[in-house]
Amino acid sequence: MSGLRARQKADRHRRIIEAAAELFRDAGYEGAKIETIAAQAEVSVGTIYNYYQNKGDILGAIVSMEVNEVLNAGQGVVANPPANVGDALDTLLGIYIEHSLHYLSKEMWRQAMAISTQLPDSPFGQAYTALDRALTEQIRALIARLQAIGLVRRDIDGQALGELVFNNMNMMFIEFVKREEARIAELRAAIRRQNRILVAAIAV
Amino acid sequence: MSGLRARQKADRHRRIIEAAAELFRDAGYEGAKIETIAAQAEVSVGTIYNYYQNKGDILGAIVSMEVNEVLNAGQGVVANPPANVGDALDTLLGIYIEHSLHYLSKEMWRQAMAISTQLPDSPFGQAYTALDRALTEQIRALIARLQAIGLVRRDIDGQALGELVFNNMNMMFIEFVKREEARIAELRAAIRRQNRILVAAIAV
DNA sequence: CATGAAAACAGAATTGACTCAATTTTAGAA
DNA sequence: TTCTAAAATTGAGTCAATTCTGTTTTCATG
Repeated sequence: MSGLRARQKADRHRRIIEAAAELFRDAGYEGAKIETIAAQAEVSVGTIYNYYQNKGDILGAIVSMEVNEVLNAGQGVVANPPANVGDALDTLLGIYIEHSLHYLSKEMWRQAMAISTQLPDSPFGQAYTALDRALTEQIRALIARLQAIGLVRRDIDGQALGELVFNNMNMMFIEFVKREEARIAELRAAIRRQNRILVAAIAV
Repeated sequence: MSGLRARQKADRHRRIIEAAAELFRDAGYEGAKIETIAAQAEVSVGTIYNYYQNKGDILGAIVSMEVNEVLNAGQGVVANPPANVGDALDTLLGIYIEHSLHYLSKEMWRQAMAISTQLPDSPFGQAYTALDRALTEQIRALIARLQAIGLVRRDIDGQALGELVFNNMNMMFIEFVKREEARIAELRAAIRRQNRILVAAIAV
C-alpha cells in the first residue's frame, strides 16, 4: 500500500510538523493555535486530530527527532571516550546539553516535560520515557566502556551509577529550562561539580 | 482587620481547598470542574479566581501543605540521625517518600509537577521550586550533621552531594508517580541501591 | 471502467478554564 | 443610623482544544 493514499499521508504528516515547529518557535507552544497550524499545513482541524491524539503529541514528534539526534551524537563518545573519567562524563553530558536548544526553545522543553508527566500513557508520554531510558542506557554503556578500558573500578554498580548520573543531569536540566535566564555554561559547571564526587569514588 | 470580612475570607479559602481536595481525589484533577468545586464550596466561579490565579494554584496550595508536613517530619532525622550514613540517608528519604501519598494521589502529583515546569513563574511554580530547594537544603543539613559527627569525610562537597541525592530521589519519584502500578518499597530499594555508590565514597 | 466498502477529511458543535462588567456587601466616618 | 468608597462576589461571555457526524476520496474487485 504505497499508492496515492500513503504518499498523501506522509506529506500531510510532514506539513503538519513543519507548520507546528515554525509556529511553536514563533508564537510559543501555548500561543500556537491548532486552527492556525491547520491553516498553515493546509489541512483541517479534524485532520490534525486524525494524525495526532492531541496538541502535545505534535510537540512530542518534534522532541523525539531532537533527542534521537542527540543519542546519535552520543554514540561517538561512547565508542571513543576521553581517557579520563571526569572528561568522559563531561563530554557525553555536554553533547546532550549543547544540542538541546538546537531545535527546541526552553518553552518547548517545559511543555514537553510537563506533558510527559501529565499524560505518561499518551503516545508521547511513553515515547518520552523511552527516550529517557535510552539516554540512561547510553551513559551506562559509557561507564561499561570505561570499566573495560580500566579507568573505572570493576566493582562499581554500573547500572545504578548510570541512573544516578542521568537523573541528576536531567533534574538539573529541568531547572535550567525553568529559568529563562539560566546559561548553558553554568549548567555544565554545576553538573561537573556534582559529578566530581562520583568521579572521585569510581576512578581506579 | 480581623472583622467579618477577614473571617469570611479565611472561611472561603478553607471551603475552596476542602472542596477541591475532595474532588481532585474522587474525580481526578482533570475531572474536577471549577464549576463543581465552586458549587461544592458554595461560592461562584469568579470568586475562586479571586482567591487563586488558576486551577493549578488550588492544587498548589494542597501540595504545599503536604510538603511542609514532610519537611517538618524530616527535621527530627536531621537533629538525631541514625549512626550510619546509609541508614541516615535512607531514613530521611524514606520519610519523604512514605508521606508523599498521604494527602495526594499519584495523579495529583503528576499534575502538580507538570504545572510547576509548565508555569515556573506562576505563584505555585515558584512555591514548588522553593519547596524543592528546602528539601535539598534539608538533605544538605543532614550531611553536614553527619560530617560534624564524624561519619562523613570532612573534605566532601556537602552542597553538591545534597543536590545529587535530592535530584536523584526526585527524578525517581517522578518516574514512580508516572507508573500507577509502581510500589513504594521498590522505589526505596532502587534509591538505596543508587545511594550505595555515594555512601561508599563519602563514609569515613 | 463502474462500484461499494473502508479510510480520511472537513468544519460545526461541545466543553471547560478563565475573564470582566455589573452588582452586592462591608467598614467606618459623619 | 445613614451613607459612601473600597472590596468582594457573581455568572454570563470568551476562547481554544477536542469531539463528532456527515461527506468526500481512495482503491480493490468484478
